[in-house]
Amino acid sequence: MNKSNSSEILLSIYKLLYKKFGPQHWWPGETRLEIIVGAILTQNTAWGNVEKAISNLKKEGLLKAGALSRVPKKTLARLIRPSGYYNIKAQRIKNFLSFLNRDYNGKLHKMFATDMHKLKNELLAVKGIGPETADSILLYAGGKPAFVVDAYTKRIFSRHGFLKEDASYDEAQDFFKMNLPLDIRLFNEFHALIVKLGKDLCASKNPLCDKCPIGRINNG
DNA sequence: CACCAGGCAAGTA
DNA sequence: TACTTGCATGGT
Repeated sequence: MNKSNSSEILLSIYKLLYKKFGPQHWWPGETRLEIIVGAILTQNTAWGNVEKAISNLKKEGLLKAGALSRVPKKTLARLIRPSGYYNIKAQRIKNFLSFLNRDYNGKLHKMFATDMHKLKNELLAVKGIGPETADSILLYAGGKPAFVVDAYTKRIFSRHGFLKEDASYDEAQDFFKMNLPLDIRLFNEFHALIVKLGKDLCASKNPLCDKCPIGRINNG
């Protein structure tokens, strides 16, 4: 499939999802730090569980870089318990704050002033931040044009023949980058709509859902 | 009861 | 490089 065809189809899919589901208002968080913490907490975890953890942190006044840097890891782990993997995630949040404090004097606005690709490599060097979490931070906390790929994205777009089943993160991301305009709003909404579609209709054991709106476009 | 959820790192060969 | 395993709660 050539680029212009893929580009037209991708945009058609986006428009259809937007018409069907409407704006998703991502990221569901009020501050950049809350978005970053949420991005770590939601790793392989249902968002509802993350909300409970975030709520606990808010109650304790811990969604500030200074407070979060000082709270004992053990206390942090107890508060984020509902989100699962709480020991490892507490360490990951601590790792991010150590990086922020060490390289940017604890200032998110300084961190996000860095070139996007340079910053992505820096984030990937933080233990516990992988490609999806890094891109989520860049796009949803930083407003940078990073297209986020997640398990739903690979599942849905490989089932419809756009990606190999075993496509790597970068291969999947390249497909979207090559076939979409570099538009932050579009990247934001498209990823959110893919997750919405995945939650509503594309359970992992639902190989080809006859209700999938993408099927109508891709198969005529 | 089994399976899944907006991943990632570390170990093995 | 390509697999495998541990991490863990809460909903369906």
